[in-house]
Amino acid sequence: MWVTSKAKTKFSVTTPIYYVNAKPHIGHAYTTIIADAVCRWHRMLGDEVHFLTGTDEHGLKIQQAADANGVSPKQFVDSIAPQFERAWQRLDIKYDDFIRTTEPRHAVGVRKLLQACYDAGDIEMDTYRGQYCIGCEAYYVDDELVDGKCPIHRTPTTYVEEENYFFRLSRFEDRLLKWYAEHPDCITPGNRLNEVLGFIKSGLNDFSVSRKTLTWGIPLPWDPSHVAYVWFDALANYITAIGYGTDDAAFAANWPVDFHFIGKEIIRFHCVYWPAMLMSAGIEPPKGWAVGGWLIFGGEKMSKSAGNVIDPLELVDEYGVECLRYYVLAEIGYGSDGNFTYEGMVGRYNSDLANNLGNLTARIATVVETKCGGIGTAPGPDSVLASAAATAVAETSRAWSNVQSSRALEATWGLIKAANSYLEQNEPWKMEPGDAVDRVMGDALEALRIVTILANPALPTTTQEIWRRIGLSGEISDSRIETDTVWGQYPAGNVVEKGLPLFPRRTV
RNA sequence: CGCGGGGUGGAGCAGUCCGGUAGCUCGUUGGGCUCAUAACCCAAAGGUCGCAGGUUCAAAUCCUGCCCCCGCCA
Repeated sequence: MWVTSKAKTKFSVTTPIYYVNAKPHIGHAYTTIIADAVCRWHRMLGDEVHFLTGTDEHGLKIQQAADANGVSPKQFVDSIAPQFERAWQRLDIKYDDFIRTTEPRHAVGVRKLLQACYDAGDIEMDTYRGQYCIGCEAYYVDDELVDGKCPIHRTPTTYVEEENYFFRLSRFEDRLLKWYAEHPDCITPGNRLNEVLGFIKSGLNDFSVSRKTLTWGIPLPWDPSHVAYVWFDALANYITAIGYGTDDAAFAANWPVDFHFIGKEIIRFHCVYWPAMLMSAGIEPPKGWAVGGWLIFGGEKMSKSAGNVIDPLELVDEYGVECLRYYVLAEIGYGSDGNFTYEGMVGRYNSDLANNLGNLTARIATVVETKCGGIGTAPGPDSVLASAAATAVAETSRAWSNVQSSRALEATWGLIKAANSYLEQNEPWKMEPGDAVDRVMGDALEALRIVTILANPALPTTTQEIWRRIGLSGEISDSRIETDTVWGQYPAGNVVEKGLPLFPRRTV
């Protein structure tokens, strides 16, 4: 079922780096939670995991926001960036590195990347003439304007004639198509590949990589009068964080990443611009991208302008971190848009966490207490639950490896349901203490042990608590899927503790 | 004819690539249990798989046309 090898498999993922012009919102949280859960799963596979996230801190909007607040850009970003780190701590995000684009290591790597592309002849000076929207930080051709105004902000644009450096993306069409033809499975879910190929085939335009009017950024190595514009600054974080430009050995050891986790709105930049930039610099493209959908709220994408932004930390305060983690992981098929509703979240919580996982834990503990003297008993070797467990392990594994969190949790919950059903059929609470009841409860405890391992990536804290209550020691996250989910390992003789309800039922 | 995604029982989804008795969760109804967080278990009702054609022994699944929704700016 698993490929076993002596050497540790490396597994590395990234999230987008988040722009620090506002505090973390639930969209950021969603992407970061699923990346975290996938990483936790891979750690339990025994992989050597590297999970990178961070913040994007340059650009005009930051400079403007700093000005508006009467502070320097650096002071401004220093006040916002820590909010992201704190948010991820509260959401139990276990990242290995957090990069800020204002760090020296980043600037070094960005300049190296720019220089490499420049030396390759793929960055050239050109003159841009056209309409510019300050809000978008983007140029528009006349066709794109609506009534002469920015199609997004509906504000007047400014005519600009500016010398910029351009990346010759147009030269990479064939190379990109060839690369994608050789890597047909690199985008998850697979149907997103069509979108990327369609975009490439429609013809690629060169894009501007510098700004002369901006000072809050990284100066170009060959022309310090320009600073790097967003793509060569932000996207580069994925390599500068792991040593590009500062630690060649570390970079060689950790690149390419397995997955860039991204939202569907930035697929073009990540799947077209980014691999072309890397190719130009002589760097291998990433192994894959995991493209997520959006959390929709009341039928609309959450956005600041729509005024429907949900603060993930407020949800954590109100409902608990595991309620939020479980909800987004279980409810949304990765790649699709998901509708966020409070009713849906509380419904998931009550049915899956309170009624199933929490209640199963409670009823097992009670029966062990009354029928087994509060001491855990050993499972039988041929329980019907053993095959249910094997199925759950196999299906959960397959789903996590495909970044299908909702399917993974559904498969794991299948074992919980099997355990509940098993208890009904055997009615250990009606039995006299003895071998028969010991066997039934041993089976139930063993099923619960395996469930906690499988559910750990989604529910790191509660699964650890269940682990402890059923008398197991150590960190559950140190378990290994391959060996520790094999049926029959729950040891007899440990004290089983009932404790308070793990997930008290809630109303909206 | 710009590109792409989607339309499956009351709700949310899987299945569509590689055609073969329509599956899951929630909800509803009936029964059981009373160990458990009024939780749990069993069973039932409920779908002409957007519409219309076509291919086939057989189509949610392949082909053609049409309708509707959504995205292609972080």
